[in-house]
Amino acid sequence: MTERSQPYHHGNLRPVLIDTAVALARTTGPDGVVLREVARRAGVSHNAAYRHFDDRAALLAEVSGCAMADLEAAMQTRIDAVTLTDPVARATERLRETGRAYVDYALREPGLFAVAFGAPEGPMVHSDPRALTGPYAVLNAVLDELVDCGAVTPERRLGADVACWAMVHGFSDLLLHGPLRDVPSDRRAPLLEAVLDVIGRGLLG
Amino acid sequence: MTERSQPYHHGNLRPVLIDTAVALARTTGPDGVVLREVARRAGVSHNAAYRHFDDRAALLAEVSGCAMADLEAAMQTRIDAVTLTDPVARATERLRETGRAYVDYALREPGLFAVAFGAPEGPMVHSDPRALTGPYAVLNAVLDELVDCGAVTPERRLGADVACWAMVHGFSDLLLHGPLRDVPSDRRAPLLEAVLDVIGRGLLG
DNA sequence: CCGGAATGTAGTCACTGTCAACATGCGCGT
DNA sequence: ACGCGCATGTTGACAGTGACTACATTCCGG
Repeated sequence: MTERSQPYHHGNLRPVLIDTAVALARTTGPDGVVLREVARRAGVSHNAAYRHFDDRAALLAEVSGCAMADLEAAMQTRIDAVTLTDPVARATERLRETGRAYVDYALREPGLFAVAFGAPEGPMVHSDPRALTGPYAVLNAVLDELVDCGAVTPERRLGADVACWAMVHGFSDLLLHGPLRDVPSDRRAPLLEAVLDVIGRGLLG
Repeated sequence: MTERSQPYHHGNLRPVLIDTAVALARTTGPDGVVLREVARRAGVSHNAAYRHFDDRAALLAEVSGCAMADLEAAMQTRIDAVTLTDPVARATERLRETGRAYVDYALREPGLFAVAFGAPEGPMVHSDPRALTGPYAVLNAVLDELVDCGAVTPERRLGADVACWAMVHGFSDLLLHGPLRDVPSDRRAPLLEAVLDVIGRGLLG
C-alpha cells in the first residue's frame, strides 16, 4: 500500500557505496572513510556493505582505484593540452606538465591522494613497467617521448621514471604532511618550478 | 606489609609512556600506538596517560620528535663517516650519504618514519631554514658545504634543499607504501643510486 | 603534621569494525 | 503461474577504542 521510499533491496548499492566512500575520502581523508558513515549516507543499514566488500580495506582499495584513475586523467588532460610543436620542447614541456598536474592534484584532492597511495592496492612496478596502466604508465610514455626525440639518452632513461615520480610525490607529501606544510600557497609554485628544474637538468643536462 | 610491586604512583610515567609508544610505533606504525595498549604495557591503567598528554595526538607528537631526532642522528653519523679529503668530492659524497641514510632509515624503521611525518609536529620550514634543527638542518648544512667549495652555484642552491628532500622522501614513500613496494631488496640500492645520480647532475651538472 | 595538588584509578559513553542470525523479495526453473 | 533458492539488506551483539567525569592515593610544602 504505502509506497515505500526505501525499497528493501537497494538494487544498486555497490557503486553507490563506492561513490559515497569517495565523497567521504575527499573531505576527510582515509581515516574518515568509516563503514557505518558510508552506509548511513547511502541510506542503508550498517553491515549492508559486507555483502559487497570483504571489509573496510576492500572498500578503501576501491576508492584507491578511483583516485588513481582520477589522477591519471588529470595528468593526461594537462599533457594533451601542450601545444608546442618542436619535438624536444614539446616533450620537455609535457614532462613538466606531468609533474605540475601530479602536485596540483595532490594539493587539490589531498584526501583522495592519500587514499590512492595509502591503500594496499594499485599497480605494482615490479614487473614490466610498460604493461601497466595508471599514472605510472602516463609518466613512462612521456619519458619515452623524450628518448624518441633524442632529448634524453637511453642510458639516462633508466631510473628516470622512478626519479621523476619520487620527486613530485615527495614534494607533494612534504607540502601536505611534512615540514613544508605551512609554506604559503604563493610560494609553492616557484618552489615546484625549482624542483622541476633540478629534474630537468638531471635528465637532459 | 606486603611490599607492593606496583606502587600507586609510578613516579616516572611520562618517559616510560613515550618509550613504550616508540616501541609500539616501531613494530606497528602510527595506528598501532593505542593509548590503552601503551598504558597496558607500562603496567598502568588506561587514562593514566591523560595526566601527561592532552590526547593521543600529543603522545604521537612526542614519538614523532623522537623519530626525527633518531633520523637526524642516523644521517649525521653517516655524513661524518665520509673520509674523502678533496673538498668537492668530500661534499658530494656527504650529500649522497645523506640521501642514503634517509632512505635506509625509512626502510629500516618504517613505523617510526611514518610517525615522524604523520604527526602534526616537527619543525616547519616556512621561516628561516638555517634556524631549524632536525634532518632538514643537516641537509642544509651539507648543501652549504657544496656551495662553499664551489661545487654548486648559489643560484642552484635555491630550492636545492627542497628538491633533495622531496626526492629521497618520495622514493622512500614509494618503496614503503607506493607502487614500488614489491621491488625486491636487491634492486632497491641500484635504483636509489640512479635517483641520486639525477639529483647530483641536477645540482652540479 | 596536615591539607592541597599532583598523579593514578574506576566507571562510563559514544563510536567503530566485524560476526552471526534473521528478514525480504527478485528471478529462475518447472 | 507459481513457489522456492539465494543474493541482498537488517537487527543485534561483542570487543576494542578515545575521551570524559568522579574518585582514590600519595607526595610535598607550610
